[in-house]
Amino acid sequence: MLDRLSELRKERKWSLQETADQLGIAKSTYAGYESGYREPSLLSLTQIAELFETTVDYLLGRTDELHRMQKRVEITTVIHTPTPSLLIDGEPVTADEIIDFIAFIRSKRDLKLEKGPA
Amino acid sequence: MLDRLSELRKERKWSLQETADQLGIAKSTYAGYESGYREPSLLSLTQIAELFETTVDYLLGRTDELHRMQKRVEITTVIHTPTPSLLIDGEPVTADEIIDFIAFIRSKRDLKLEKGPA
DNA sequence: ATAGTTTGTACTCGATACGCGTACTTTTTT
DNA sequence: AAAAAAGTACGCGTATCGAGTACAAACTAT
Repeated sequence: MLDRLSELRKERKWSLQETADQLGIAKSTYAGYESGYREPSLLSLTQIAELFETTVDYLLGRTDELHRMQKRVEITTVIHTPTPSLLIDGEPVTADEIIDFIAFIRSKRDLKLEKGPA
Repeated sequence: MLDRLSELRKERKWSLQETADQLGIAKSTYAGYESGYREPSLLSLTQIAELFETTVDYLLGRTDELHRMQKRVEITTVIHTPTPSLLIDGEPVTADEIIDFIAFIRSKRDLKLEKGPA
């Protein structure tokens, strides 16, 4: 039911202990969630989604959308999503294109600063 | 925790019994969820979201978005969202910047096409 | 190499609370 | 007014949650 937990944790290079500590629960408890041996309470589940900055629906495998687009999201976190979430003319924006974009925006913003605000 | 259940059910003019029947659980069980007396299992929770055609995150009050978010979103739809959803270096990406970005990517893609694939 | 630490896995145990049936009150229908 | 349905409340058996502990495997460091 929560098969994606392990993947999310490993992406962040966290140990079971570290993760459990951040959630304020016992290591064995969190390990139980990852292994499918136990299910968290709805409160815990919510906190887990919070910790991994994703949705409960993603944790439950109900969507492939990693991020909540309603929330503000730093663009770098979108770069390596498994399923591309941004399209231009129907074509997914690639990681490289996003990186280019960031550089592009940064240089533009720098120019603005040089000219001085207002 | 599941305060929206009652509202969703009443919108549909379903009784507790009808709803429970559709979920294959006892009336008292489902009533327990609505009153906050009990929490459903993750499986039940998923089935409830399914029944009401919404997301688990909505049921949990984690989002105000009633419907499932689209898997992929055309970037133009992000331009004029009331709350800017993309950040670079913590600063919201403005509509103008996104427009620039689209032009930027289009020209890059055109170049690639001219050179021909492979 | 080996002792010490950390990580992941497996198990027990007490306490929580899940899910059902049922009984009761309130509301609606005939 | 009687009957049916809807909503609410409670007791009970049992599943399972969560912590604690124990142990093997992997990693660090002396």
